[in-house]
Amino acid sequence: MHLSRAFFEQDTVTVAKALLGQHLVRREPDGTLSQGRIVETEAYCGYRDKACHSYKGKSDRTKAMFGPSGHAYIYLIYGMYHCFNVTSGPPGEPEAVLIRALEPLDGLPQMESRRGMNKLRQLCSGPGKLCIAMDIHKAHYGTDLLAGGDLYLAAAPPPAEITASKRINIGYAEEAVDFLWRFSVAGSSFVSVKP
DNA sequence: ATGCAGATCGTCT
DNA sequence: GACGATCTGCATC
Repeated sequence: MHLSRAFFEQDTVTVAKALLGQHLVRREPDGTLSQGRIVETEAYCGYRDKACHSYKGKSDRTKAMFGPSGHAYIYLIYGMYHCFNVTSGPPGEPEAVLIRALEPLDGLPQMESRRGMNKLRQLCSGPGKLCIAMDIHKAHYGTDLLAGGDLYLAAAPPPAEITASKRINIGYAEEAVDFLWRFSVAGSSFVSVKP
């Protein structure tokens, strides 16, 4: 079961909440699957959000957010880590949801190997960590996450309760630092930072 | 448990 | 030329 394009064309805050509980799946060249349950997200809302990379307009780096929803927006942060986002919002709105943490479900040996450790709760507890664990990188830039390729999203039951909090490390974003646009599965021990 | 320095480079001014 | 939507290891309490 996969998610519909209309799902991602909803308001980005709605999508950020609705992605909690859904599964992110990585199919390796040899057919092996790594999979995790999304437990933490952040909404980045384009022209109304000073923390959003697209706030100042389109560029080579941010062009994915200006394209159709339900595709991968990936960027390099601090010169060494990647962050994975899902483009979202109505057509024409350059918005996205940052996937911040996963609860590992399948492919544990591969995740542990790529992360160089075997502590379950820390394998995917951060945007940079989950990209390493799932082997997500620039080659996935712009990938259609509904196409059933080597990186896709699969429908799963939503969590019983959602917690909202302030987004992490956007201190430069003036009034936007206070927006409650970070969402997590209530009580999950797999989040990056306790809300 | 909390805090801080260092790593490292593409993107934008 | 400056700066991150980060992570890790080491220091200190």
